[in-house]
Amino acid sequence: MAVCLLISKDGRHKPINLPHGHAVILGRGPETTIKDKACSREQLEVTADCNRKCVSVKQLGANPTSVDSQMVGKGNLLMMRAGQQLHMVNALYPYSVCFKEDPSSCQSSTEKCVGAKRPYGSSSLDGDHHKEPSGSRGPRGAQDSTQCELGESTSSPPSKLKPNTHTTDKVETFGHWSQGLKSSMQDPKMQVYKDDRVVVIKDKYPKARYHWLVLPWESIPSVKALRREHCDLLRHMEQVADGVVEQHCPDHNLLKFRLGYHAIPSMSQVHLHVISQDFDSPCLKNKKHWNSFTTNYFIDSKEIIGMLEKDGRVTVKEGTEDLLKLNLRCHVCGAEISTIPKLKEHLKTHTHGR
DNA sequence: GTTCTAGAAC
DNA sequence: GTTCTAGAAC
Repeated sequence: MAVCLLISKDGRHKPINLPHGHAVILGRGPETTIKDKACSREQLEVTADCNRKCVSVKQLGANPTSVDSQMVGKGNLLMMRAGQQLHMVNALYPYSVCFKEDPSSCQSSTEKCVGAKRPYGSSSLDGDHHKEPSGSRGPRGAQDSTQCELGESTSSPPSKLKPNTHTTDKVETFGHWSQGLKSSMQDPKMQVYKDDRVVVIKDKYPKARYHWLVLPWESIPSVKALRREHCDLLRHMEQVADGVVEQHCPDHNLLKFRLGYHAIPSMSQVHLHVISQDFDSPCLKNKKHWNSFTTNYFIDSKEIIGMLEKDGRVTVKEGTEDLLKLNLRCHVCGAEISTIPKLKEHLKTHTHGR
């Protein structure tokens, strides 16, 4: 199986591996080193087909992405081949793609990714959940049906790119921590349930006794990308969540659960939190953790679906980020509590030793 | 997202 | 002195 690399033609960063059949979201951020506000954090979704030697390019951001001189258009998709030039936004930040059997040969090809203006940094793969999956997709695949038909779901592991030891620059790549869920959801060891539309995994750092994540196979970066047509999928995610609670939580009649989304998630790929309301977990450590589940930063699934039915999109109120800085307040009785350790002691008074 | 740690708060 | 938080680094 060939591998596909996305090469920054102005040498902003080292080539980004595009695993066969995996939708990869790119935009402003450490991965591309692009800081230009005209470029969305989620500007593009690219999916490589290493069999057909093509890459689908979907524009997610508002400002124009182009392939050669052809504009993609927001929500639209264009196919790109080796030799063509992609501009991330506003005819800036040129990229090309390269398919090679031997990944190392890509860097010495005519793509001029050697001798770049800016030296490539080393990638940071600092935890196992940060690594990208090496193989299977979900049953229906991680790309939507409008993209080019992809062949087998088996793909080669991401190629190892030679780290440049002559630089101390830190350029984060596809293994960036924010992509960790995409890798976890593909890992059979993490999967609690899966069907043709969704997968359920345990949260790696649960903030309560029971804490699962329900993720769609379809690539949806965050709640911002949700539209009216996703309502049915979201209702299915709720149903699956209810089933997992019933099946995997022996105390489901005693414990209260909430199903919802973070208004501003840190991790890419939309995920429904299914969390018991005991918040009894050593992984719950700070104010941000607490407030992200107990203030309006946490939006109930029903509310999200309601917004989509009414407005066709999810709007996050201004100042939502500030909710994370609010004083600690018990979600059961409303008491304000000064520190996390005291809050944890207080919570025991509500669980009555259970 | 987590980890680490300086320094604020006690 | 210890505990705890907040922000940088990853």
